[in-house]
Amino acid sequence: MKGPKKTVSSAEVARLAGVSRSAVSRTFTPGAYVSEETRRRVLEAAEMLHYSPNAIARSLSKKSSGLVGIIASNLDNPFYAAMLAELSSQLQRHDYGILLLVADSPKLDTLIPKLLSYQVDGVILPAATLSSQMAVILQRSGRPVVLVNRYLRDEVVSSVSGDNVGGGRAVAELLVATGHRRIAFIAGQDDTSSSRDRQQGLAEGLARHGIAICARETGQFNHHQGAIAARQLLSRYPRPDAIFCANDVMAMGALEVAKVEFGLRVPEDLAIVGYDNSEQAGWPLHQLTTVDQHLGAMAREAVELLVDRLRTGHDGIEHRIVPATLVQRATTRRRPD
Amino acid sequence: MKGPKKTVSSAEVARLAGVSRSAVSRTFTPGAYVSEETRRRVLEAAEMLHYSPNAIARSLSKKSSGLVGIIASNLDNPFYAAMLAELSSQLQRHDYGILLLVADSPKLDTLIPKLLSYQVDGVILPAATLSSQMAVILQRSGRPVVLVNRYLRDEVVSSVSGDNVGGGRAVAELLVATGHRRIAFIAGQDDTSSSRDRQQGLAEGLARHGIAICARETGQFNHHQGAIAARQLLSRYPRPDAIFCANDVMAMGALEVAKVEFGLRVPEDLAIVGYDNSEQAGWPLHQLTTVDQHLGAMAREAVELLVDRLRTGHDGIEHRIVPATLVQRATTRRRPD
DNA sequence: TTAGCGTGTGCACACGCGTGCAGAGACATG
DNA sequence: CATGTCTCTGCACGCGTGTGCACACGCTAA
Repeated sequence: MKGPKKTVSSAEVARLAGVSRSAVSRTFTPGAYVSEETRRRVLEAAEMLHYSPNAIARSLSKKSSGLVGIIASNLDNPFYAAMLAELSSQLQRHDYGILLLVADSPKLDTLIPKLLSYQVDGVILPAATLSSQMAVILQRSGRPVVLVNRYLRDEVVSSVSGDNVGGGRAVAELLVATGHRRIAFIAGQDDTSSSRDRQQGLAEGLARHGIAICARETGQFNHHQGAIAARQLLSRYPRPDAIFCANDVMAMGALEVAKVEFGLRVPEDLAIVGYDNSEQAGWPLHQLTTVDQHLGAMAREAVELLVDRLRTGHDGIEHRIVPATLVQRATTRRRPD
Repeated sequence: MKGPKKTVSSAEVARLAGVSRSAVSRTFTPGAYVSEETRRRVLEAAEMLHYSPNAIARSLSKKSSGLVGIIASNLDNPFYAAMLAELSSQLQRHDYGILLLVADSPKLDTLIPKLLSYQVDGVILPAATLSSQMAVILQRSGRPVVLVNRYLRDEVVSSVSGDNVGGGRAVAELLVATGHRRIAFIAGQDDTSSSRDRQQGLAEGLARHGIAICARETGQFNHHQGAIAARQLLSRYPRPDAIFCANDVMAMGALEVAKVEFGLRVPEDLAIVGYDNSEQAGWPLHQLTTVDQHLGAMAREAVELLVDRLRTGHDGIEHRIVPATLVQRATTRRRPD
């Protein structure tokens, strides 16, 4: 019970079982040539010694670690926390291990090489903003990379995203159909494709009815900045009669500001729409109308995309888009039939 | 640009630099004997070939992977999502890599051995409920383990937790001081030490004033079940005039039920207190009175505890307790002076 | 009997790296 | 010059595994 237990190797198992080390190795390698008798003796010896194969050594030998790197960020946003959980679960289902990097620190650029040094077989980046230098390094490593909920202008790396343009368009349709004309937008960060695309979708949808976005602020995808943006928007004259926020967290901030500070009735005086359909959005106190990105599907597609490339070894950039669904709740007026 | 780039090894760098492989190794090993001249040539050659040391091979050779396993769960709870982020950040600061396991799947028991097979140097478990069988396996592996926000009856593994008893007691004092007498409790899961201790603290604090907990329900630490529990409690007669919930998520569920379904004024008709001081608790719409566990401090202590054992190799069970702080907001009455 | 075949098995090398050890120089000291 | 010290370098082995290859063995067919 004291000291770091001496690690038991396949050699010792082999000795105890009276076979060669190869036999042990083959016993633990699915689909290898071992007689039933040998396998039995090996397993017995292994159990006795509490042997379990050393994945590090295996990785070295097979030149494949069975590890996938995930570069997570924005974990304070429930959407990305859930995304991480979902990605992990999917990867575990495919028997991959996960090397995690949390990228809120600005040291990201020194951390990615470290990730690669562990010979991860592939990398998934949900929502990370990737410096072009790191993109080059990842590219050069020759390992498949999948971006989730982001993409890069130069189509150099695969991605899975929600249909942000379509989602924005659906919001536009809903707002127009329920009688709104002065529609404002609260963006996330300007350099993210998701925020840009949602805005574009909104603009397109409105344009179809000859309407333009009446005002726009930036909320950095977080609650506090979202509230500030809403405060700005609601102080204008004429006041917007609807606000579309690039995510739920900001929408809840806007909702609070509208109710608490401006005493507005929602949706009578002001409609508010979010994006993500996070769990909180459905809570009775919010009842936020929002857009469901089908996070589970996105995670599944991302992992599938990656695993496919890992198994077949084929490389090829691919961009998948997961449809989005409008979820009507209590922060928008009822649609007339 | 095609195919998995051939991995470049230290031998090739050595050849290009005209030195031995040892020199290359030493150049990348802090505190090793290399002349300035050799180091320069090696670094130059390395840069030219885009060489970076293979951490897997290093791990095998050094018999230490530089990896720490984190077994996460309940990522849908903002508190644990933040905890994961904080733990990661702390570990990264200490230059450890993170092998992540998300344990919401019931397959946890098959996953832990896999984690160990990657030769993690240590393991951190926030909030995981550990089967006794896995506890044995972890124990046998001889690797340091730290439980966060949980502990085991048999003091066989180190832990860091918040002062749940103290927190519960503080809540009791507040509620009594603000005139409440019929105080109910919504528990998390019965088999978690954190929920039990918070309840115990509450009971102790109330007992000091000759009061007992008037009712109790279980909310599984999640929003939905929390709301159901609140519904039960508020349907009783006489109705409780205060509810203490074992975490914020359940408290928000209770808050909703109280306001929306029962039309109660908070805090006039009913006081509600949560636990965790999650970000959402502070949002204007909730303004939830709660207990701050000082998550950052907990993460720091946990990592420090682990890293200390990793560096010094000394083993020894230790239990640390991080003080909790009551955060008064709008869901409880103002304290009289 | 001999040749041929199919099934298991063990040998030996490879994977990429760290490091103890011995030894080569350079230099100072006696 | 002889000896010692100090700084660096390369050799060679070990870390624990996977696997190509040769080969042993038992059996069948000619």
